[in-house]
Amino acid sequence: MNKDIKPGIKDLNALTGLHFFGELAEDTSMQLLQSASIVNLPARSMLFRNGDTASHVYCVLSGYVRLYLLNKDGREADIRICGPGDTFNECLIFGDGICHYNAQTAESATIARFDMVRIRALAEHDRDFSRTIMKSLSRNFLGALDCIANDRLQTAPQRVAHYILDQCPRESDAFSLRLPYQKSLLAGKLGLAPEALSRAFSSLRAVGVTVHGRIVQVSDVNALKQI
Amino acid sequence: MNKDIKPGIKDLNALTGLHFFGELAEDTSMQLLQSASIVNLPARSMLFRNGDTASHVYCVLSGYVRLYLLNKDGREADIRICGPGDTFNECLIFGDGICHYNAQTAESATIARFDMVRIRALAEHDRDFSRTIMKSLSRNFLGALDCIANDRLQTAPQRVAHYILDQCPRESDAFSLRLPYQKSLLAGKLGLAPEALSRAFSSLRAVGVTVHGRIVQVSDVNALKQI
DNA sequence: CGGGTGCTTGATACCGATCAACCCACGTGG
DNA sequence: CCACGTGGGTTGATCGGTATCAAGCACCCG
Repeated sequence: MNKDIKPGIKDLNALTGLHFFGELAEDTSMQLLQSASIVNLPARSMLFRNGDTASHVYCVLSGYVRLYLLNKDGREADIRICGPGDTFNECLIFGDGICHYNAQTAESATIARFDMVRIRALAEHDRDFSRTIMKSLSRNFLGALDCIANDRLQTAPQRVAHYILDQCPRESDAFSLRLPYQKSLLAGKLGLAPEALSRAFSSLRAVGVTVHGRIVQVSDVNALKQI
Repeated sequence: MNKDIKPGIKDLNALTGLHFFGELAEDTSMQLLQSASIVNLPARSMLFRNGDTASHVYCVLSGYVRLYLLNKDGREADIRICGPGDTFNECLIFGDGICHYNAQTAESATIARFDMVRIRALAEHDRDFSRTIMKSLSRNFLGALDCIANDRLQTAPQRVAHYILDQCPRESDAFSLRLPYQKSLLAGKLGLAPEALSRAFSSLRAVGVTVHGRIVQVSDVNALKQI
């Protein structure tokens, strides 16, 4: 556990396919790779905590990472779930360098870490790389705004419907999907208690959504859109 | 109304004091200025709507701008309130170029608009400027994450207490402040109905918060922190 | 079989949205 | 000077949605 190794061939392929590597010049890619290490983490390991000095930018290669905050009573709220291909902590490259949230693996995960100091230097000097960072920040920012609006405008069944429809292949009116992680994690992502998610699913049965374990079947996409 | 003019001396001072101008080289500043125009807008004017092609990056010089979204029933949710010195739409410089929210002045406002096409070119080529953009994006992103966590973890009185304490001068245990805008706008910013804000204020009377119009007096900062 | 975990279901409580009435400050016009 | 309207804010009553607590269920694995 906590194997901290230089990338192997398999990881290299995963890494260079990331958005984070965008369209970079050969030597930039190499510098980026040299600042990277790959870690395999068991479920529920902490990557860092609120208040820590930010030492790395992270990319998820497999598994999921929960970014969350606590209130003084110790209740947790997930602010983002990062899956394969997602990047986090880019917002600290040019921020105050302090982590403003906690990060924990949801299940066992493989994660690429990029040394913050080197990343900063690279971002300062490489135009392509800083464009990549800006794109990533922009996407994440818009995602966060969307999340706020969803929280404020939508009920639990609507949030779930929205989530399901996001995964819907274009132009189909019936499909099925497999949830990529536990329902309790999905509940957190949607800002719900697990019980509320469960109830939301069962209320969606009325519009043709059936759930068996992680498999969700949708029989009428249009009906779902009306929720 | 809708005076669309090149910046005058007074505006120049306001502009170059902005974060957005960060620490830029002389000629970069000049290029930025040349892409700018200043508009004076009456209250409740739309700057753009969800789905529009993003034509500008904006800086608020005076007044306030509401960024908000609608659900299908027409209910509105504010996702951000921008005041003097705040910038918005930087997230569209390297995004898909489509506005993902509506923008409306809350009261009469003076706003600097920067032509998106020119900004893009500048961001591509100027390191200092792209660093400024990254800082701004990072700050806004962290603000959005904070907003999500607050929505999910805090009750109405807690949110209001949090807002008040944000304005508290360091190391004081009693102070007063003037709300910068209408309470209904503050309610929207905090994700509350106006009635809920009103009730939150009155519930905070118990910990020494008194409100007269826009003036809020806090007699015991520590008590407020316990909420 | 026993025990754990993740999920569902039920009962209840609480919070905040909503609707309606009212208040107050202000401005307008007779 | 007063009648009136208007807009922002407060207050009260009610409703709905979700959290919370508790119990039960399904499945997996030793």
